[in-house]
Amino acid sequence: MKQNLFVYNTLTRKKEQFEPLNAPHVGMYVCGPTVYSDVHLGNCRTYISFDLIFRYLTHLGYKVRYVRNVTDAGHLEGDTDEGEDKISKKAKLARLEPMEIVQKYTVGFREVMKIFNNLPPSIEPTATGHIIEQIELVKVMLDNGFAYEVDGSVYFDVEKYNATHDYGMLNGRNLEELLNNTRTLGGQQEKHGKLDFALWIKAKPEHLMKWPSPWGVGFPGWHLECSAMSHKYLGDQFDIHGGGLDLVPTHHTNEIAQNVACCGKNPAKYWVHTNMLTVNGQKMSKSLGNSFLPDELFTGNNHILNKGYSPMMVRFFMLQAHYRSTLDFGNEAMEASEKGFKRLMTAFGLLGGLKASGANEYDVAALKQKCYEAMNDDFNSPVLIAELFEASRVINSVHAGKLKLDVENIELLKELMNTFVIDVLGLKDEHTENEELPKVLDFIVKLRNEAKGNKDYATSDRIRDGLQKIGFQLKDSKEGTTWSKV
RNA sequence: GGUCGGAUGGCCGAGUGGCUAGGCAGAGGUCUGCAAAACCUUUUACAGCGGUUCGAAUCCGCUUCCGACCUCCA
Repeated sequence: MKQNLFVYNTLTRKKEQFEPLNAPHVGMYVCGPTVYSDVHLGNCRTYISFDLIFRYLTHLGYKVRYVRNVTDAGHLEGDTDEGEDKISKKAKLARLEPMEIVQKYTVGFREVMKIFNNLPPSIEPTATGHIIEQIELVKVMLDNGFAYEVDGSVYFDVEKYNATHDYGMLNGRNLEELLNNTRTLGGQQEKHGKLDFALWIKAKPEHLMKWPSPWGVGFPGWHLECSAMSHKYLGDQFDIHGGGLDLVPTHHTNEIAQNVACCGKNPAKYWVHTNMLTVNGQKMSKSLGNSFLPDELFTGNNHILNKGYSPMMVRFFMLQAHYRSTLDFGNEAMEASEKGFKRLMTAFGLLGGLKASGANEYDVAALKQKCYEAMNDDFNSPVLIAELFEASRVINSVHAGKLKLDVENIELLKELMNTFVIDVLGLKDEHTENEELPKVLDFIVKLRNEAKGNKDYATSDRIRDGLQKIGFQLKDSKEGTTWSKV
């Protein structure tokens, strides 16, 4: 399906028409999690955003290879050689093998992704599985003269690189600005320039995760794995490179420099960045202590939360904001969103029972077109959702007999809802009743209607109120009584 | 301090020059034995000040406030 898709590119700070390098194939690389602790909700937002993008591109018919790495090699805590590897530190404290830590949080991360109904990426490469590739890249950078070795460590020479390339192309800053604003940190004696960053770091004897290299035993620098793995699986140049907005100034800037230094090419055509999830206006992050874990959200077991929210509801809440806007987390907003989500899914559930009529009073095709226009405008899920609420209104009206749709339009409406609610937004109905439950409820409803028929309202209300308490709501209408889970 | 981004009605959140965003909440109505749900109608906006324009939430300038990055961070 040919669509006029526009994508905001951080490189140009503009929305650009999406034209894959090798259509119908699309290569997308997204910076994944560092698996030294539980993934928090802010991280989840980024992966839900890219899942939306992955799903939409796939829906449009592109053959997407979606690569999302798992950073399991551990990064330094500070910009110093004294910094301790995060994974090693945790391992020592817990007296576990580093890879045990990695395994635990990798498994946890994948579980959370599944709970949020994120599709698995095509490839999830690990940093430790690509040490050789990373070493190879360092060799190339040394050969090309953009890197230098000092006592078993290798650094990238930013000023030399910038003499022939634009180091600040992604964050829009020139080198002078960057040099003037870099704080003086300890442990930089080995570096030739203030902005130089490590490609390979000499390991101290107590360091747990380390590998042999041409420069001695050490471990890869913080930005190298993404260059190595994106290059290995997607080539010199691919279509989309994504990640959180906070990766722009350092991680992605350095990544571009590495790839250019190796292959002479900016690795990605479109750089896509998702904005932060905030709590009371502040970025959610581990270090600020305002982050919370998915499980706390589901159970409501957190001092910020009034109650728990279901995973699909949270996903819906996040998709109600555009991925490039900050999204502030709050109970009131969540509760409002929850009601909206139920409204949407209730309408979705009515689709199967809609009765076609000879006449047709609504142009579903036009609404469908609006849905595509929303998504084509830089994956504007909030506008798409607004259109889906319009679709819900249509469904409810037809259900109530107040609006007529012919067979063709009803089919179109079903297709529209299935496409956008299920396939593109990745939402699903969470009701998990067993097979007998509907039968039991139908039987109770039948008993109640008998009481109602006898004008025994005391009994019929008792049944209705009782079911309400258990969590089932009865709705009377001319066509009969329906029930739904609250 | 430097760079970048933001400020929309009670809450959240779209929208980049004229055309209803949407959800939740509030008000009125239809339906109903009563409810609920649904449907219809409806109130409350574009941080402040100036400028450009026939016309600005939208463009420009200034002010105030907030945030992000500059140090690992999605």
